[in-house]
Amino acid sequence: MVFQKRLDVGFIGCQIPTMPRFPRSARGKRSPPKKVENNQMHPFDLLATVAGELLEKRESPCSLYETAERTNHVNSIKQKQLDNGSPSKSDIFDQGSCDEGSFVARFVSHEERRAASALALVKSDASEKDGFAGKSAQSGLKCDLQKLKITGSLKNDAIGIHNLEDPMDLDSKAIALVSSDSSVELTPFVDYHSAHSSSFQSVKDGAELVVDKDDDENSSGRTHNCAIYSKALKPHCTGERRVRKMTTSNYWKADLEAMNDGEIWNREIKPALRSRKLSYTRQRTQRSSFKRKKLLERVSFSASNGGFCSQDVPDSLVKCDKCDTKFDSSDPHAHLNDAHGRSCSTTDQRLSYESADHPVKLSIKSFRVPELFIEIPANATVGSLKRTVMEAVTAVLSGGLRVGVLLQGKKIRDDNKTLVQAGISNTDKLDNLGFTLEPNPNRAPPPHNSNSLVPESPNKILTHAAPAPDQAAPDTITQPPPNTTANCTESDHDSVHSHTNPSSSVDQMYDNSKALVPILAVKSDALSVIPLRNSRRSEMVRRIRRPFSVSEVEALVQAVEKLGTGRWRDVKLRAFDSVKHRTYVDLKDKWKTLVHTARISPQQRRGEPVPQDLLDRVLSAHAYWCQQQAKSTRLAEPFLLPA
DNA sequence: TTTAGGG
DNA sequence: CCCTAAA
Repeated sequence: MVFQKRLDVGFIGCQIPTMPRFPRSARGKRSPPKKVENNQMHPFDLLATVAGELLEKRESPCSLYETAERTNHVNSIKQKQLDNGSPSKSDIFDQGSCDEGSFVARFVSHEERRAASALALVKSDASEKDGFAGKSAQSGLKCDLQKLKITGSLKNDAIGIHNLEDPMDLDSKAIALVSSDSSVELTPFVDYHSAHSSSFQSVKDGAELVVDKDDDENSSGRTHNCAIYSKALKPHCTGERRVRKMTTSNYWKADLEAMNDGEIWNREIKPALRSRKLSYTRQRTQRSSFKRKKLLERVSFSASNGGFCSQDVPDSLVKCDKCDTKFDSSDPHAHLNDAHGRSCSTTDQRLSYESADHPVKLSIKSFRVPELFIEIPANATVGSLKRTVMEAVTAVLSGGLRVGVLLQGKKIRDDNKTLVQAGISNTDKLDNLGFTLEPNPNRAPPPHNSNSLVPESPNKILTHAAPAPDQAAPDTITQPPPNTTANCTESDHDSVHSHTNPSSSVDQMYDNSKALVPILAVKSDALSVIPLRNSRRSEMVRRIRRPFSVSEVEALVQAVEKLGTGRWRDVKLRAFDSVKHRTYVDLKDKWKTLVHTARISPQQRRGEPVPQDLLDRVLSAHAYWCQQQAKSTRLAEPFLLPA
C-alpha cells in the first residue's frame, strides 16, 4: 500500500524588508547549544527556522541602524492583538501587571469572528538598567512594556495574527537568531523566562491564556503548543475551514485532543494546566519542546489571515522619543513607528509599498512539505501508519529544506533579485505569492529514530512501515493528527500556496545551510545567528515517553523477585528481551519509581494506577534484595562493617 | 557495557 | 527519561 500525500505545514507570517541589510556580525552571541529532544519537533524547527529567516529580514529600514544605540532603551516588547470591536478587552497587560522578566502570552478569541490570537511577549532584562531604569526604577521589578499592537484582520477566516511589533523594538530588543535546533540558542530567551515563575490563567471566555512571569516554560510551552500544532505542524487538511472557525485556544486544544486520541492533551497539557509545578522530568521534556515552539510562535504568530498589510501612519499618530517607541495603544489599528517617527507597520491592507525602501509584509499561511512517498503493509495498523507518516515528515523536515518562492505560479529562482524586482513588493501580487518547502538536495535526511526511513530521492521519502507496533507502547505525540492523511487530499492548492511572503533571501540562507530562528534576546543587543543543522544534533533525539503498563510492571516485578535488584541486564533479558524500547536502564528506573510509588500514598500517585498487590510485591522484593545485597557486601568487606 | 544514582 | 561516574 502506498501513500503519497502532501502535508501542509504551518502558518507563518513574516515581514521582510525588501532589502537585507543587517550585518550578522553585529548580532549578539548565541548561547550554548543543547540537545534536541523530540524528533517530532523537527517540523517545528523547520518552520521556526523558516519563519526566523523571514523575520530576520523584516527589520524595517528605519530600525536597523538605530537598533544598536537604542537597544538599551527598550526593555520589553508587547504584542497584542486587539479584538476587533473591543480592543480594551485584550488590554490585560499593562506595565504594572508584569514583573521583571515576565512573559506574557495570551490568546484572544473572537467568538463570532473567526479567529485571531496573539501572543504577547513581555520581557525585560534585569541587567539592562539604562534607559529603562528611568521608568522602572521606582517600581523596581516592573518592566517597561513597549506597547505593541496587533490588529487582527478579521476579514478573513484564517486564524491569524498580525505581528506588528515595531521592528524597531525588535531590533532594540535584539532579535537573536538562532538555530531552532539547538535549544540552546534559545537559552537567552528561555533562561530568561525560566528564571521567573509564570501563572497560567484562563480568562473569562476561556479563550484567553495568560502566561505571566513564572516558570515560563511550562506555561508558555503550553501556549506554544497550540502554536505549533495548530499552526505549524497540523496539516491543513484537517480542515482549515473548521479550524478557522474555532477560537485559537479551542482550536489548539481540540487539535491536541484529536491527535493521538487526546493523549498529549490528557497526559501533558491538561495536567500542566492543572498544576503549575511539573515534575522535573516533565519540565525537562516540555522545556525543550516548548522552547522551540516558543520560537516558532514568535514568528508564526505574525501570520494573519493570510493577509498582508502595510501602511504608512501619519507621524502625528506617533509619538517618538529617543528611547521609546510609543503609539496609541487604544487604537485598534496598530501604529508602530520607529525612532524617526515613521510608521513601520499597521493593519491596513489596502496600502502597499512599492518602494524598495519599504518593508514588504506578508504572512505565510502554510507551507507545503515535500511530497512523501510511503510504503506500508496493508495489514499495518492505523497507528503505525500515523507513525510512519510522522516519521517521514520529520525526516523530511529535519533533513534539510529549502524554501521556494512562487509568484503567480512561477518559481522565482534568482536569489539575487530584490523583492521589488521580482514583483513581490506589489501588494496585488502577494495573493499569488507562495512558498514551498523543498528537500535540500545537498542534504540527506539525518539518521532517524525509526530505521524505517529510506530516503529515495530529493522529492520522495520511501517509508517502510515498522512491523507491528508494539502494543505496550502507546502511540504518542509522534503521531500526526488522525485525520491527517485522510484529509490531505483535500488540501487545496490555494490554501497551500496562497499568500506568503517573498523573499529571495530565504533561499540564500538555506544555501548557506543556516537556519535562523528569531527570538528576543534578553541580554544581547545584537542579533545572533546560529547554524541550524548541527550535523550531530539531528541524531540526538529524546526518546518518547512510554509509560509502563500494568502488565509490564507485573513482568518487571516478577523478574526482579527472581533475579534481584542489581541485575538489570538479566531482568531485561528475562522479561523484556523482545521489547526493544525498554533498556535495562529503563527497567532499573522503573523499579526505582515503583519503589517510590509503593511508598507514597495512593493519592499522590499519578498515571495509570498500579495494583496494590503489585506494589506490595515491589516493596517486599526490594526489601529482600537490599538485605541480600547488604549481606553479600558484609561478607565481602567485613572490615567495613560498623562495630 | 552495566550499575547505580542524581537530575 | 536523561546523563554519567564507576566499575
